Amino acid sequence: MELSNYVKVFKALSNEQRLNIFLMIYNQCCVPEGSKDISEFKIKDGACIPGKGGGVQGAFTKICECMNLSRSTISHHFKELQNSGLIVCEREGQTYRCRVNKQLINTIKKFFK
Amino acid sequence: MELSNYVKVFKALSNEQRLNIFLMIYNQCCVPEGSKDISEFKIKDGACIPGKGGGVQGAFTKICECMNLSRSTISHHFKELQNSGLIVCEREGQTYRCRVNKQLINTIKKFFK
DNA sequence: TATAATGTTCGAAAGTATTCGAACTATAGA
DNA sequence: TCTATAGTTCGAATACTTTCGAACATTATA
Repeated sequence: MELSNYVKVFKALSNEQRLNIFLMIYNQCCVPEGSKDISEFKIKDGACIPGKGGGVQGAFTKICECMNLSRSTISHHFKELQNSGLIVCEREGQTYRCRVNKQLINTIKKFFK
Repeated sequence: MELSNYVKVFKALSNEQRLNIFLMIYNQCCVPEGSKDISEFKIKDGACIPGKGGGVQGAFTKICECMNLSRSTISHHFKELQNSGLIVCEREGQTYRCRVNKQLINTIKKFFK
């Protein structure tokens, strides 16, 4: 992977709100309101893509409920995360189903070898 | 580690020039001029802190020679990397000796567990 | 088909980052 | 002590980010 792609990933994670969003998807659930502690966002091993049709149902909606940001802002952050390749979203009726791109996560882990 | 600290680290790595600087220190050497390929920056296992007095001698100077940026800009990027905790620098006469904070790198690796 | 819910796109405001050159400080050596 | 080398700090220019609300598009359901 090219250096500029690593930059994209780190940029995507370099905003606290966006990092929250990423972790919520990684955790497949929303975090209790007002929670700031990192442990609340702890990444669970293998939990992010439980087979076909997995991922987070209605991720956007869930995240809107958890975060004190406008829908347009959350939409923007979603786009950044997708653009970096960290998450992949597919339409499912009215909402989206989002998954974490595990392959990219592995590449990032190797970067810190 | 708190979420905001992860944000700091990712922010430090979210600029291509700064990521170059970080990787040069990680590699303990400067990269051939004009090189863009990520493999040139490849992180070597355990190479970053070879015991007491290790690290990169005259890192700032070496990096100035490799990069097409003003000294003040490089100084600024150095500060950002130090501020994030990713590198640690100590004066050594006229120059600095820089080391990568391996403990923090390990924490970041765990983040992507 | 109307209505509600889900999300996108646009333009603008405010804030943050990147970069420079100039002027500065600190150290080493002639 | 003078000079060169190493690095910092400052102010300014420019570009990019974050965020909002308003207007829009799409889908589901009454």
